[in-house]
Amino acid sequence: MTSESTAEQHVIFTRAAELFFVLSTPIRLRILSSLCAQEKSVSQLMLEIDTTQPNLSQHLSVLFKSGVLAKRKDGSQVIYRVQSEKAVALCRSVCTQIAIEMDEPDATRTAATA
Amino acid sequence: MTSESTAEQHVIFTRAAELFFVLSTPIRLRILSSLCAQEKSVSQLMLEIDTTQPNLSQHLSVLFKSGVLAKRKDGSQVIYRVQSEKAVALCRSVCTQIAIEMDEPDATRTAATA
DNA sequence: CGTTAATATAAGTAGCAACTTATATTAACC
DNA sequence: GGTTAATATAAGTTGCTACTTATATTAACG
Repeated sequence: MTSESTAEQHVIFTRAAELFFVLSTPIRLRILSSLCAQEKSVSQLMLEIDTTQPNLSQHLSVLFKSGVLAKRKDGSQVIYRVQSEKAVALCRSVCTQIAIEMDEPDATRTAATA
Repeated sequence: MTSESTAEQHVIFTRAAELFFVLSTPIRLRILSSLCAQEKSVSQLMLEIDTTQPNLSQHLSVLFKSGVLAKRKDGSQVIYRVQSEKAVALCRSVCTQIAIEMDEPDATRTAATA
């Protein structure tokens, strides 16, 4: 977030936007949150994430292609795990902040006096 | 990013996803970056952001409604400014990280040895 | 007041993203 | 090897998002 305007900046903003986009759906945040605790197979994730198997696979694919998740094969299963701890840290800080704001009784007053 | 699964978590993930969505386009990141330096009117922004006036206004509206930007009227002009320093910090850290990774000659090796 | 400037909103279009249903792939198991 | 389980991909649909063009609103200025 510097204020200079260069060609490199254009690339950086594009890449940053891509990462933000990957994190811009609740279901993908839920997947990421679940995999924070431990790596899991697709069928294990199916027990927690309320959607169809193909839809889950598609979201996992998005997270994998962006580098947020990694995967390995174990027999007929595919085990996904967190690859980008930075993305996790990002989500964690945002979610923590939102939780704090939700606990505040009057958010508007707080914003006005901040 | 805790691993518990509650109704509150659902709300948190939804809100977090909304914020990430707002930041998920390069043009909105450019606007935010420009306003980091100083508050600006729509026409001032038009000089830097390469798009049409209505499109700029629409993006400003998205950023305003999500609480990332604030605005005030000054005569016939509307001056926008950063409202959520947290959102700025978020973008800044992501962009800084991306810039660092772009400077690394071999990102794959770095990822493998990290 | 009529005109111009600054900004917002409306309306229309194209492309994409999320989801569903159906099918393909790959591995385990009998 | 045929069948079942686990996962991925394909294909189709729907809705939303970004953009454009056109128009409305509001303020300055003569």
